[in-house]
Amino acid sequence: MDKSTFYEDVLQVVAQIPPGKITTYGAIARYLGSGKSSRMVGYALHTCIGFPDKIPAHRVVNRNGLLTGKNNFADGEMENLLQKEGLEIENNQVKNFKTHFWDPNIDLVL
DNA sequence: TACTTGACAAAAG
DNA sequence: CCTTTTGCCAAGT
Repeated sequence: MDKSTFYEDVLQVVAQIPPGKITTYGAIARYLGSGKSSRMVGYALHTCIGFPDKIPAHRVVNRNGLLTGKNNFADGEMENLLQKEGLEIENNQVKNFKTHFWDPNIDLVL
């Protein structure tokens, strides 16, 4: 689709995140060619809330592996989903975050 | 219609 | 090592 804006692309990428994996806002932003638009990534997900069936935003965390947006999800849903996918969460942070990290730049080809 | 806020990141001090 | 500043753009007030 032409006219795809940054946040539209973000949703597309997030929707392609494989289960059991997580990525960061910066990785997505970089994949789209704007490493400084990381804020828009989170904002895109914020607007995308309401249809999580297409946008597994729980698989997107900040650079520290911290569940920054967990407050925006249902209470404890984010951690629950991540744990369900085989990830380990502690103190609102993904353990072995680097191990389960998925970079769109690697799996996808721009 | 204009200003402020916001799921972040990376660089500089 | 930790704190502060800048970039980005859309949506809410």
